[in-house]
Amino acid sequence: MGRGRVQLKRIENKINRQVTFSKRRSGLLKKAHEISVLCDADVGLIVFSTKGKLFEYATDSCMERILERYEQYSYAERKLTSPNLESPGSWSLEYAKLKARMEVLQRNQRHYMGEDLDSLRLKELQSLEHQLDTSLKHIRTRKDKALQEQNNLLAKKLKEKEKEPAMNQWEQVQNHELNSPSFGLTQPLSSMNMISDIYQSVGENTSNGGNEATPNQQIPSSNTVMPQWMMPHMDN
Amino acid sequence: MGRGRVQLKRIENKINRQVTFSKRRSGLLKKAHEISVLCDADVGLIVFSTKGKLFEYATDSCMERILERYEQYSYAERKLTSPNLESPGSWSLEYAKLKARMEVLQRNQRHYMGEDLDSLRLKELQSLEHQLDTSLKHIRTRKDKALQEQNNLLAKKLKEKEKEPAMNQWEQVQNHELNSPSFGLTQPLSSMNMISDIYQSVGENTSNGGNEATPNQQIPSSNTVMPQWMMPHMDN
DNA sequence: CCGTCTATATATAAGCG
DNA sequence: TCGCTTATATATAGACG
Repeated sequence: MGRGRVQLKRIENKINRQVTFSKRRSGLLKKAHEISVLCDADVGLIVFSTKGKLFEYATDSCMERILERYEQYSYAERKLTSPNLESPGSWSLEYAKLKARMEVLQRNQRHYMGEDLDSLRLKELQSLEHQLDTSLKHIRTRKDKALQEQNNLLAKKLKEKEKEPAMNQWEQVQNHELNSPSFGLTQPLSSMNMISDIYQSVGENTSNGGNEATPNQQIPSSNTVMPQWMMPHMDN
Repeated sequence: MGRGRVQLKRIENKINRQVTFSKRRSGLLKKAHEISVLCDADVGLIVFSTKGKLFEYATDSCMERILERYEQYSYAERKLTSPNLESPGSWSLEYAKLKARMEVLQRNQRHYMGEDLDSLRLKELQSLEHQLDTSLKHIRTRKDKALQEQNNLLAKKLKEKEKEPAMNQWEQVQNHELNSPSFGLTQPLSSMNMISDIYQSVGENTSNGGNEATPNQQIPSSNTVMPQWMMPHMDN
């Protein structure tokens, strides 16, 4: 953008690189802010210059919120760094980090339990609602499946029992042991009424455009060319 | 950029907002990638759509590394939180305990997100379902309350604005000015918020200001209209 | 939702003080 | 480094399939 075209490769001239960095950085921050406002998106942007200086932008000036939210997605799966390092100083740092993440998780958990909601903003409440709604669907589906299996199993047992009513209990057990997974755990028929619950969740919003399969978009690294998925089109 | 100028305010039309989001998002990711390559910078970009979907870009596809680095900046500031235990051996013990609790929490979190359900038994599923159902009720109640409050606030603001239509743009902004709760790292990002957006309209479209109210305010850095956060940085 | 096209608005590479 | 100007390269709003 400017007098000359530019190759997507590291700018060798140190001066130019610094100048370009400065200009593009502000452009990037500006655009981050714009999309945040225009599209009501939550944005977090972190930039380290070559020299290691930090620049950042975050919607509502609160990077913490963004990062917490981000970690929810990767369910804070970030590697629990093994502290097998000997450097004594690193222990307190590692401990502090872990503790901080712990607190984040605890807070999240309270939120998932519908507690401590006053600390959340509207957007976060909506997001939480949506998340739980989705979770609940998964859970009900899973429960449905579990119940169905058990249902079938019990029906089968009942059927066989009717065939040979003369058998005593011990014999029956022995006969069925091959088929029953984990004998002691089978639930009585009473739990079957739960099935109806599954069908109660009818009018819930499922607003996803069928594209929800990917939880996040992974960017492949590339030192020269723009990944194609990122390029709308490269004609003109 | 395009057929018409655009005001820096939330796009009300849902369709347009979504389309713009999609376009700008790829633009933003592209630029993040470009500055990363051209200027040899480390970039981490996180974007949540209104609906809560996550998009991200990270130099070398490793957000983790970026966040790690970011946190070093943060935690360097508040390392004081750690327990003041002196015995060297106790550190590893404390760390292990914390880690164990952490893992429990992580597993719970996954369950709350409707993941990893295979490890749950029927009773646990039912319990989880019940818990989430209850949570959802609380959350929806809280959300409704928040919405109501916001409505009231906006109505009040609108009313006040109608009372004093004489003020010019800057005076209004300055009147609303508060100290931004600068997040306290290298860059004291002043915040920018919805309210200021109302006044940023260049004087064309006077569409309704269906906007949210956030306490912090944009700080005019000079006689330019450029927000402070994007002003050139004076560094070494 | 995704891709295309076109007119315009913006971003920015270079050059200069 | 810093600002400012200018010529161009890009990004993208709006419309359509």
